[in-house]
Formats: sequence, C-alpha cells, structure tokens
Amino acid sequence: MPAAGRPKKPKATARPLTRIQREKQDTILEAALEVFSAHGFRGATIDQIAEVAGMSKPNLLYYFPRKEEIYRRLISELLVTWLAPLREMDEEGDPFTEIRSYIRRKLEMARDFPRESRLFANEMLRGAPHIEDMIAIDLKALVDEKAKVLLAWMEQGKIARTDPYHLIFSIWATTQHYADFDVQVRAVLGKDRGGEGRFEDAARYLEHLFMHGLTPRPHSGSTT
Amino acid sequence: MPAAGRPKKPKATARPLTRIQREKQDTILEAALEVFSAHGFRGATIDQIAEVAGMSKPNLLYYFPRKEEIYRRLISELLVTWLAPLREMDEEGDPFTEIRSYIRRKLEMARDFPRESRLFANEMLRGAPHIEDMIAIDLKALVDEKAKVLLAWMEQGKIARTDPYHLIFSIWATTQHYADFDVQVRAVLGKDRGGEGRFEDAARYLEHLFMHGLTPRPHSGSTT
DNA sequence: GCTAGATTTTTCCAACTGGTCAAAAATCTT
DNA sequence: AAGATTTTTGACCAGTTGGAAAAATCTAGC
Repeated sequence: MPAAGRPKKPKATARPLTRIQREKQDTILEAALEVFSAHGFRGATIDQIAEVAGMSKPNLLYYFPRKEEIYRRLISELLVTWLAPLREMDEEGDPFTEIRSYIRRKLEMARDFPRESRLFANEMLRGAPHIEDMIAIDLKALVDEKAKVLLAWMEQGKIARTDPYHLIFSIWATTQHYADFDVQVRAVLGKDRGGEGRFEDAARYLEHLFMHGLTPRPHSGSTT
Repeated sequence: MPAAGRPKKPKATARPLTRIQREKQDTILEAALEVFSAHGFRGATIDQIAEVAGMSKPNLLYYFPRKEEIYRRLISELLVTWLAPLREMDEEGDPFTEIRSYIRRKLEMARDFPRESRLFANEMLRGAPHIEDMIAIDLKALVDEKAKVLLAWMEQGKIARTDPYHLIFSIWATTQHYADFDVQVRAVLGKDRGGEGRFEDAARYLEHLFMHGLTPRPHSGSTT
C-alpha cells in the first residue's frame, strides 16, 4: 500500500483559469447572487443555486468546493463595487453637487442592483460574520477619509456643520431602504404610486431632505 | 373500520390558558426572538430556540406545534408595537415637535429593541412572506392616514412641502439603520465613538438633518 | 485515433432538521 | 390519597442538505 496521498486539488502549477472555468464561475456567481440575496446564506441551498445556474450540484461543487466559498467570493467582490460611489466623492468638487450625485448614485444602485443591496443588508443583519475585518479596516478607512472631506467642507462653511459619519450613515440608510424594504415601500405606496416612478420621487424627496430639511422655504404665501 | 378520527387537539372547551402555559409561551417567544432575529427564519432551528428557552424540543413543540407558528405569532405581535410611535403622531400637536419626538422614539426603539428591528428587517428583506396582507392593509392604512396629517401641515405652511410618504420612509430608514446595521455603525465609528453615545450623536444629527438639511445656517462667520 | 487532463454525472452518505408518539413524571382536583 | 389532567421526556423517523467518491464523458494536443 503505497502511502501516496492522492492530491485532491491538482493545483500543481496553478493554471491561470481557462475560458470555460471563468464562464462557469460567473454563471454560478450570478445564480448564487440570485439565491443568496433571496434566502440568505443558510436559507439558500446548493441545489437551488445549481438549478438556477443550470447545472448539477456536484458539477457546481467542482468549481466551488464549498458553499461558503461562493458566498464569500460574492460578498467580498460586492463590497468593492458597493463602495465605489463613496470613493468617487471628490473633495475638489462643489460640496452640494458632490453630495447630491453621491445620493443619486446610491439610489440608482438600489434601483438597479437590489439583489446586491439585499445580500449586503443580510450580511450586516447577521453581524457581518464573513466580512468583519473588511468593514473594520477597509470600510472604516474609506469612511474616515470621506468624513474628513465632509468636515473640511463644513469648516469652510460650505455645508452645515453636522456629524459627517452620521451624515454618511443617513445617506446609506435612506437610499438602500428602497432596495432592502422594497416590498414595504411598494405596499405602502400602492398600485398607483408604487411603480417605477417611485425612484424618481425618492430622488426628489431625498434631494430636498438633504438640501433643506423640513424647514419651510420662505416663499409660500399665507394659508387658510 | 370505525371512521372515528381521534381528535389530536383536545380543544374541547378551549380552556383559557393556564398560568404555566402563559409563562412558557412567553419564555419560548423571548427565546425565539433571540434566535430568529439572529439567524432568520430558516437559519434558526427549533433545537436552538428550545435550548435558549431552557427546555427540550418536544416540550417546546407541545406549546407551539409548528416552528412557523412561533414565528408568525412573534412577528404579528411585533408589527403592532413597531408602529405604535407612528400612531402617536398627533395632528393637533406642533408639527416640528411631533416629528422630532417621532424620530426620537423610533431611535429609542432601535436602541432598546434591536432584535425586534432585525427580525422585522429580515422579514422585509425576504419579501415579507408572512405578513404580506398586514403590510398591504393595516400598515398602508396607517401610513396613508399619517401622510394626510403631514400633508395638512404642509398645506398650512408649517413644514416644508415634500412627499409625505418618502418622509416617513426616510425616518424609518435612518432610525432603524442603527439597529439593523449596528455592526457596521460600530465598526466605522471605531472604539472611541462607537460606544453607547452613538445614539445620542445620531439623535442630534437626525434632528439637524430633518430640521435643516445640509444648508448652512446663516451665523457662522467667514472662513480662511 | 490515442491519451492525459479536464469536466460532468451517478451514486451515495452522514449530519441535521422539523416533527411524531407513547410513556413517564408532575401537577391539579376532589 | 386516588384519579384525572397537564407537562415533560426519550426514542424515533422521514426528508433535506452539504459534500465525497468514483465512474463516465469530453477535449486538446500529439
């Protein structure tokens, strides 16, 4: 009995990934996004993902040997794109314009990538068990940096003096709400207002909120 | 073959619930809240809940014959208390005061009942499969009613004219964020600012946001 | 057209999960 | 204290799930 442990993972030379491999992996990740975002990590089954991806479970496991591997890959890739809009906020630009377009971009992401938003929200709800370090390091660093930018704008009297961190939180919260709580939003708005137009309404509203708050503009006449 | 189906549920006279029954049910619901809010419906197991509740699985099942029954009970009770603050918003009161205390109350709920908030958020994320009708009927009705109140205040020039529905959404989103995304908030704020004080900071910030937005107050001097 | 390596399918399994059931233990009633 | 009722437990089960093993098929280079 030769003690030759058969090498399960033929990572001998670590080939650079064939075309098929890349394609299949993408298919799987797309399917996984669909399923994970709808049911959460534990709620999703490999079988489901495999079915959506149009392949058998063992075949899927050939490309990603663990369920968690799929999830982790998905979510860490997501985090990068998810933070892109914030990264783009430019100290050199006009503060109001920058903030406004940041909000708009985030809202567009909620509209165009609701699955990503929900996946992320779910991970947070669960206490971010898979990306603890990423949020404690990368995310924190980015927010710290942008908070400084906001702070500088405040110092210059260009925007109101408030807490830059909570300002960022409130932008995240208000925009992602439209993806994460979509059912609720649609149910409350009803058939007539719950259509696609809701995002434009939201954009208008949020712009107003962040620009002026609820203080009435001096310009409406008397009442009654 | 006598067709006497033996009555599994001896609901003969529908006894009014003994003390023990009430107590145990409460214990179970409390444990279920803990577990469901942490892992979601599918992620939670009856065994886990039973363990937290300090009883055996079959014993727990004696009080709630189905897992879903526990969940449903929990979440429908929750919805009522969850909406209480909004219900309290009084048309007769001063608009700014009313809105401000609504925000404060919601934020307090995020601080004091984060598990409830997360349970609710999770249900929404999943598309609200257990409370579809409740949100489409009761919730909608309540929001419609309060939207009218807000609208009236706007008509009277007491608060700025904006979309009352999205205003409510933004209050929900910003306040619940501190419960649902707690990990993220704490990670970003870091050790020094992530302590209990974060809720006070949030309260101050949100008050500013909703009262004034980001428009700088005229009163800070010139700069540089 | 042959063969090494890559891919896919078939079969299988052990752990877990929601839930059942009968009997035992505890509690209540009289 | 006996009998009736409620509560608790231990053993069990069927379905699901993540994953392993191996056999079968395919593909590219020779």
